[in-house]
Amino acid sequence: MKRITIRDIAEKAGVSVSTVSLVLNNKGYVSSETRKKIEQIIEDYDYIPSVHGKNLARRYSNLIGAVISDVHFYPQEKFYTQLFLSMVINAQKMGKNVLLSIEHPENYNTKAENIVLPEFIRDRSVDGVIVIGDIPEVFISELIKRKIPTVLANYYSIKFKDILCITVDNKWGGYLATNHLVSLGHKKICFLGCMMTHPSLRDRLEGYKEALRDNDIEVDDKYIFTSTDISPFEYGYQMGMYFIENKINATAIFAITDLIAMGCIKALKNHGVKIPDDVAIVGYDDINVSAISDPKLTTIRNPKERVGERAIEKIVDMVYNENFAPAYLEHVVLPVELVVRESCGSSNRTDESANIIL
Amino acid sequence: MKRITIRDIAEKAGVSVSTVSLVLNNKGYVSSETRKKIEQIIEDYDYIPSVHGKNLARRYSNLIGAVISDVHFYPQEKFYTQLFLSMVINAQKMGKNVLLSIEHPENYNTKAENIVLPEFIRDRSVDGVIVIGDIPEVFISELIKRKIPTVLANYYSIKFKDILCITVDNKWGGYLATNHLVSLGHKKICFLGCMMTHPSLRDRLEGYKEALRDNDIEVDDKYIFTSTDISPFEYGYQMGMYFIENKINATAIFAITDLIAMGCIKALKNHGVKIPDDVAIVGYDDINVSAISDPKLTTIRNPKERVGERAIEKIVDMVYNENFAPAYLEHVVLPVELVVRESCGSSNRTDESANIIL
DNA sequence: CTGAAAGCGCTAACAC
DNA sequence: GTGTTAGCGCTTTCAG
Repeated sequence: MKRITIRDIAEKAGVSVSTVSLVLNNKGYVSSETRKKIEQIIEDYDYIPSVHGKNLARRYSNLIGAVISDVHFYPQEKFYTQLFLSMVINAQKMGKNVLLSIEHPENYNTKAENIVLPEFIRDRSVDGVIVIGDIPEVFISELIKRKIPTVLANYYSIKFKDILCITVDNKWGGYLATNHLVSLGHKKICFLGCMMTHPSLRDRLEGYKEALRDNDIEVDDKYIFTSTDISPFEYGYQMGMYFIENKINATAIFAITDLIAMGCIKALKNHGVKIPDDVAIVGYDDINVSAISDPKLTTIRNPKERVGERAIEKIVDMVYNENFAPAYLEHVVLPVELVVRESCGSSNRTDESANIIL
Repeated sequence: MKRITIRDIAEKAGVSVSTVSLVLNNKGYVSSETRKKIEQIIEDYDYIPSVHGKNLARRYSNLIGAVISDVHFYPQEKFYTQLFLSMVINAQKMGKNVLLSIEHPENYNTKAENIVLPEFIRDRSVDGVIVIGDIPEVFISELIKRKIPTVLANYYSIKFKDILCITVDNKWGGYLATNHLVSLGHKKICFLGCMMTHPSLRDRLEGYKEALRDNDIEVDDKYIFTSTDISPFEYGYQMGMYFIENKINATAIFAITDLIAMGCIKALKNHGVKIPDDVAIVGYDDINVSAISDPKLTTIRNPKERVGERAIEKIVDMVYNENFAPAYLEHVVLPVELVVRESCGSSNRTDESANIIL
């Protein structure tokens, strides 16, 4: 059984292929009479144009490539996973599809440019690519060199002035978190960081510092902790132990990640420290379990879904809209939000997302 | 700048297009001399054949479609997300890519067959599809009707005898969980179920019953609970309250889901019930937080990554291997595993995955 | 072993 | 408004 083609439809309708093509794509002028007839035949034969023929002729595929480093898929937080899913959902709305490639940057010789781009971008399967999160700069350079339309999601570097970035206002998040603690009367506030490789994390620290300064509190390095590369919960726990053993006399902690916060809380609770009565803790990211942990975590909500959405919108605009102006190569910074729950002992507002009866 | 094509390469090498095609695909016989020359030119010009031309000529695209119902993306457990990611990773290894479509089955008139298949399968963008999880049977029928190569991942119905399914041995899981409790001396064991729509869930109940029978314990309906459709943690909490208020005299609980177990534990703990001393609890799925909850949850590990892997392997075999025999249309049932942690008060073995110091 | 040529199914000038 | 035709870039007989 041979596949039915546009030529068959044209024949049955007694018109030419180009006319059929026109009605298929709602282009040009076709008398409503012949249009009707053609549409009828299309329906009768349940004809759906082959995407392969189309792709070849048009030289694009409606496919967007997403590229992400494998390290972002290890952690227990499903942050990047949800970011990706949000892209899929939004692409679907616009009739696009997204391919995912998981990279192993540790394989790259960062020195040379023997970067191998994912197959689907080398063979031009995709019309554009979204790079998600932290990835070696040589990788980006390669994309730029090959003139692949690219947007960066949740990553930013001043080195890439010619590339569109969608990020989240991490500095503001750090500020909000810290300021919240200050507003509750805290003055000795630990910054519990982790590996500070990702610019987002450094920004959070900046926000912390700025909030302290704005409140005339001295930024004291002895309250600032960063770390080795172990799993976040475990690290939080270890640091909690450290705080106790070394009798760090802080009254509040801003943990750079919810899981770190939760590990820390665990350690403190085990040693009789009451949260939030003895120590107040703010986390960051608003991961799912933060709403069901004990105590429920006050944290900063990171609009990951929105990042995915904007990234798709931008790449689609860039690739498929011929009026796209390079002036739009802006850096989009999305706002974050403070979610007040229980871990700081305040309830300025209830958290509508925590529809859980505890 | 025009794109460089196979024709250009042929010209530069002084051979015909078909010869270049042969070396590109490692087919037929080409003298190693001309092969060398052609390969050189290909390298010199950094030539990568266009996937669109290829697709049109071959009539396949190396794309696999994954279809999943939106309801599987709501829950806090990222079970299906990880299943999907495992597919992507394994597809990548085999040079395939996967497209994802999130369906809204509530839109279907289950009565009629006005099912609209995802765009990418209607226009034959994908060579085969994997249906993930629970989806209306009419949907599957439509795929079969259109002769789309299909495998079902984590879903099974005896109605689809001609379709390849990859599932997990849920009955065995239910059996293992229950049997573990029995082996610790429990005889009054609650089955804490939820909406029992998915066959996997019904199988878990079956396993529970069979384990009781095998141990000469009466299956008593008053210990079996199923429910309305609220979020799992909240539901677990409510049921925990219910157990307390109604003084259900069970000594152990098999919760059909980790989150339900955790909600239940929360309620019991709040009312002074000690876990596992007063009540032992087993969960199901081994979601991430189960290893860091308090107490750490004894549960059944669901090999979701393996399901994704097998599903990809099967669909690839089915679609691209011309020797694929219909006899291989088997139903693949993957084994599950009991993970003993703290919530049942036993430690037959330590859990290597919980590398967290608590 | 290599080349010529006929598609694969669709789009888009351009002509009528 | 509609038809003709020349590609898009590759694969695959079929000759030689």
